[in-house]
Amino acid sequence: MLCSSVHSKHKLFFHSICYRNPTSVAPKTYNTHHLSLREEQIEDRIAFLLHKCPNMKLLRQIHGNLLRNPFLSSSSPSFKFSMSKILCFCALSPSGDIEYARRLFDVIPQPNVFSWNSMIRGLHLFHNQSREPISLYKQMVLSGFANPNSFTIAFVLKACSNISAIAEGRQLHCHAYRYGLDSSPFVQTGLLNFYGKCEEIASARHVFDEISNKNLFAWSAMISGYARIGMVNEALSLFREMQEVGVSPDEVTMVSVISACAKAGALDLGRWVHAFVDRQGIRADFVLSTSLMDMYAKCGLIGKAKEVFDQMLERDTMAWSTMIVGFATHGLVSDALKLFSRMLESKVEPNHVTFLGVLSACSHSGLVSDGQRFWSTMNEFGISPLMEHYGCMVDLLCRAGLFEEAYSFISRMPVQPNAVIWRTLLMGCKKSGFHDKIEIIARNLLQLEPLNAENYVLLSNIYALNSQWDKVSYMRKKMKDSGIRVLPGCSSMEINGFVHDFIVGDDSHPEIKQIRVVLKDISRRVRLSGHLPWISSVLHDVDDEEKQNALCEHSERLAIAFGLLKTKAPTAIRVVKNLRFCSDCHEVTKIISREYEREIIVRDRIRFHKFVNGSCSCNDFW
DNA sequence: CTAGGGTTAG
Repeated sequence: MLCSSVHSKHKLFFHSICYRNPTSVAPKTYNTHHLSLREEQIEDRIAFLLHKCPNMKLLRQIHGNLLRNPFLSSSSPSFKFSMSKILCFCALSPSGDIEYARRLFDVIPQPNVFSWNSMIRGLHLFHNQSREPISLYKQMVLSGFANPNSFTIAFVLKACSNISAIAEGRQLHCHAYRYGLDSSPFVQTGLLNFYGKCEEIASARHVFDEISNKNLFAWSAMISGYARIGMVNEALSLFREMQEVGVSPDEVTMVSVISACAKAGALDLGRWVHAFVDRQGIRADFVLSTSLMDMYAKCGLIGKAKEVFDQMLERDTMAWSTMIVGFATHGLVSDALKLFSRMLESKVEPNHVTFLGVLSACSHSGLVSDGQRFWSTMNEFGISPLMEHYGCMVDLLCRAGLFEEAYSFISRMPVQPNAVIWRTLLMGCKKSGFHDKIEIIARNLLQLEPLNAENYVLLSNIYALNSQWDKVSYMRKKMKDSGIRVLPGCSSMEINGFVHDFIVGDDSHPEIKQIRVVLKDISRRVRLSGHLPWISSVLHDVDDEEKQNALCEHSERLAIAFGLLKTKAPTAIRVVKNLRFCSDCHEVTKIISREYEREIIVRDRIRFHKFVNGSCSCNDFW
């Protein structure tokens, strides 16, 4: 009884599809040919057809023929086999149809694990930012007919990673134990990757430590988890450990290791890793080459990045974009723009990141009209501007001192500006002196981001510049009352394969005593050179002497002092900072480069600053 | 039917 009603449900379903897609009615030849197939021939025939020429049109025909086949009962194994094959194709093939799969799935009375899995994975493949795979999994568990297996858990975990569904992922972790699947390597990697993507590094490490036979995938996933959140030392020591236990890294592992070096600005390590890749004969594909370029660019060796780029035999959009963005952060606008023209000549489609590179290159160099020209060509490439592109344009105009234009640009934006845009505009105010729009901008900014300390610091600095002391103290009070803490400045520097972190005012570094001696020497020589500290860079409510001390303990100063202590000329001192360069430190660093005859390269949150003999590559335009 | 990787405003 049940079977025949299911069969008729199938038939109804098929007719509704035919009705919706009249072109899909099977041609006569297929009909007659297939209607005569006997049950024992069906499975081979289906497998053959799906292997030979899979497309939805053919699939609908096969499906229809199966339903009309008088020799085939819907309860027969062949019928079920064929249906699951069809479901599999619709749900998983790029030329499939997930909606068709869903309706097919809905009429299967008691889908087996295989069908649930196909459907879950299919939903993820077709809608990779949706919760649908997770809801279907819940349905599966509730239905109680089929227990999830290692495939199921792995597929759902992947869906959770993509949308950072932390609670659901944790629950899956429990389910893995409940169903005894926690020892499956696929489940383990799935969990590792899930926790890594959600930046729950302690949980990831816990899973990792529990794995008794760690394979290449487990090592790679753990390294990538550390690399993602910038825990370079951990990523690199894991990379060493993995080799010690005899697991050979492949190109995927190397990409994570390289991107960890890129994040940390760890040039020596990055170079070593590059040599390792060459030595081991690891294949440099698009992704590996791009990560190498990015690493060199982020470590300050833009020429070396270009070398890797030139050696690539073929380049995709990301490779071109990475190189263009690299030139942009180094302030090499003409190189960036030339490369962009070459990219277009090579018929590689630019994407929104490419344009971010092009626009930010223009803005770093004050090329207003070029920037505007590129901005207007974006839609010719079918790229509609994102908030980031609007941000670039506001920055372009502000840096060039065109504050009014920037303000009117914002008022013409079709979307509401975000906090970054208002803050960029505010920094434009700071540069061009007091402006009657400050109050409006401040209100918009603080409404969008009332808890970001950076905003209060910026505003109070602007008010201080204009000697509006009542407003300065109001900003400080507001911050204090809301309990908002400033994100501490942090600078890092690599010495002998270890990345040292310095946090503003932090004295936990083991060599802090020697560092302070160097800092004192710096202060003395800087003072002798006639530099007066610009004390409004310091927010704290303290007297001038303390303000000067506070400036001297900015994280970049600690790192530079450490560099002077640990390295000798002509080695360049390379520092990576998490915030923007403080103006006073920028001046002081110029003086250090002259007085100590050292090349100092600082990557701040925005771009590179290369200090040589008293001047900086940014030409103070930042 | 399974897993790990690249560019992104200020």
